[in-house]
Amino acid sequence: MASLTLEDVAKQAGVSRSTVSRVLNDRPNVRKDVRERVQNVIKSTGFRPHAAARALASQRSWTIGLVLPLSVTLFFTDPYYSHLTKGIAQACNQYNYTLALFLVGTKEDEEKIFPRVSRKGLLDGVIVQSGHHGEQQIIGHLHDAKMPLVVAGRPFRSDNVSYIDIDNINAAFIAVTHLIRLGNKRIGTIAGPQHSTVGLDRKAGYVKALNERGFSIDESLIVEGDFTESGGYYAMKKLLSAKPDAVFAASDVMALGAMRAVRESGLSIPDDVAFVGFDDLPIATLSDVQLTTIRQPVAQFGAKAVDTLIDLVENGINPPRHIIMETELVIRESCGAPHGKK
Amino acid sequence: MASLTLEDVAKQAGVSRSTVSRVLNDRPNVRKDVRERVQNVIKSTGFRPHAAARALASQRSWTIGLVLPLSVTLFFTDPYYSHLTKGIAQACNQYNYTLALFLVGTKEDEEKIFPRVSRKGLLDGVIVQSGHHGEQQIIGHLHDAKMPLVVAGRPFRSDNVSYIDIDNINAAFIAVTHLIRLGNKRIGTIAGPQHSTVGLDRKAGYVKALNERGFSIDESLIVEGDFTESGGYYAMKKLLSAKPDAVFAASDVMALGAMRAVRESGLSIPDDVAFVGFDDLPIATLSDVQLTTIRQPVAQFGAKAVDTLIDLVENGINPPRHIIMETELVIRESCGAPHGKK
DNA sequence: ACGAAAACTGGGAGCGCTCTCAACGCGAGC
DNA sequence: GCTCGCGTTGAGAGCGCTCCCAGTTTTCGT
Repeated sequence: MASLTLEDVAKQAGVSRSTVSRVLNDRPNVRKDVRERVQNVIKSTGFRPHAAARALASQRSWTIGLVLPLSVTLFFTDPYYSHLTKGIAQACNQYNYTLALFLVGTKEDEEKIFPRVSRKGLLDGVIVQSGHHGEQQIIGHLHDAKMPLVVAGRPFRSDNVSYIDIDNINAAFIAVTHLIRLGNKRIGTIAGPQHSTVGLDRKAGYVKALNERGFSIDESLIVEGDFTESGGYYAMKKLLSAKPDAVFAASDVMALGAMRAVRESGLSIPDDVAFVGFDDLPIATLSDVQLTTIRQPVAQFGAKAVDTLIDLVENGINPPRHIIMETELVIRESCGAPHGKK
Repeated sequence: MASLTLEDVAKQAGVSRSTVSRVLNDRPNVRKDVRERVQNVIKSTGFRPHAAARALASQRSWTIGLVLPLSVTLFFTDPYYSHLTKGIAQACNQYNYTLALFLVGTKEDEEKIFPRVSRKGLLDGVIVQSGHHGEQQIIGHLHDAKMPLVVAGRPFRSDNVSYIDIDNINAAFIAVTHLIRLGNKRIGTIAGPQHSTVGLDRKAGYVKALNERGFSIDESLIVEGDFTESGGYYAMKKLLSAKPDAVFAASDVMALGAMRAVRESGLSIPDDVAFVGFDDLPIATLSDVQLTTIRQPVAQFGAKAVDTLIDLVENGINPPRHIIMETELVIRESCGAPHGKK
């Protein structure tokens, strides 16, 4: 298979390389009949340009990278990542970009991955999930290399960097305010890790809601989880001794774990303890008591990240784009609001 | 950034392009002191060869593709895929390969993805997850394009194709035999989709175990699920009317759904209905009643797939490799065996 | 019908590597 | 001391595409 080249196609169509290239890339200035003739040859031969050759000549690889943390358990237990990945993958597909996946687990992974993502000729741009340990470092790398970059989730140092996020503070505020309105007096929270902006912001929203309604902040009602199911479970065990009548969990997965702990202790949901989660992943509806939660548009979020990245690739990385997406409170059973079908 | 090239490095080190290339690729026939001199320049300049240029010249992209089905819900709900992906990604990283991810959802996705994976100059090889709808077609494509290919999970037509799998029949056989030994008389199964070899094989193992122990096959005790939690749930609702005293579910996720249905109906696990699942994903231990299940080595499975693929890339695709990995019965609470801590 | 402008087409020069091959020492063997 | 052979090095020719530019054809106004 002396693999077909542009040249061969050109010969068959009786035109030059350049013309075939123009047809291939949908460029103007090709006579209609010539274009069609070339297209026919392309179709009949099944010709597809050599990706590496094109990348070398055009200095565009049509590939974007996705860097995801894999902090031991997170990638497994939190379906959030699957959903995000799916949204990004589908968007890439739509734009005919290839998606390169980089899962960063160990320190050694980092060492191998970091140089690779900034390597010339491999990636046109990169999406980095914020909130993991080496975040700062990789963002710096990428920035130095002038590699177009979109961070999914606001990073710690967000100047000069494009990111896409939801308004975590406000969303959490709404969730907690909802619990207050329902008459709960001792509202606890299972917060996310406080080394991530998500964790910080959602807790800030919780605090803000309580303050605004004149509640004082009781530190014993705040427990930090790690976004895993068992993290939620153990956090709730701790929280239980503070006797909360409602809990705002910073993720659905943690909410599920927490609800398991509550059930085990013999209390009922939502009567004894009301719950609001965060994410609205499909699992939110699978539990015995369906979860009231904040819906964030995970798939669109991914698509928008790709959109933005491609924009950066094509139009330069300045000025940095900051995009905030909308969220929504979805009321189900676990909060005890009249809406619940129970 | 007039991006550094091989030529520049060569000049700085006072040698030729060729010599730098040799050093870069760890090839022999370079004098020790020269090699060191070049390595120093490489290190101090931070030079990294242009990926596309290298791919074009060497006809090797150092990238492999992973094609995953995304049949609506599956990729979300079944953590199996996350684990597999993780195993594959880490193996790629180890070998300094880049992983390109292709998530196939809709028919349109297929149309965009199928030509892309067989495209010259993009991928050195491909791993395809078996069991999805367009499986046959893409395997055919790839085979015609002589693209090195490893199928994860035995495909329907397995001649001429390398694949890696576990012995599903035997594993299911062991699971069901375990339930028989525990004294259960009416053992049902929630089978996987019968259009996939996994679904078929695990059911075959179930049938084989019953036959071997002199049980007759009661069709009302066999219900087909779709590997989702809710699929398991509804399958169990159906199965309940056949009054099984034990159930072998073809996946952990389905087992979880089924157990939810059993609990809802007021029966207890394992006393009224015993359970054995399949996969041994972390979720197996998260339920109130920990799941007895078949452990399959998902991460190693992925690593082995990458291993095999690279072997095919380097040593030719013939003869096709067929690799079967070991599984293990993990006894926990849900089967009611004395081992359970309940 | 004629010239200028616009539209189209082809050739050539890369893009930054790898790889073959010829040339060049240099020590060993006779 | 001379040749042979081996390890080492560099030059050159691509890999298959894009893109610029110059040349050619077509179009259009007058």
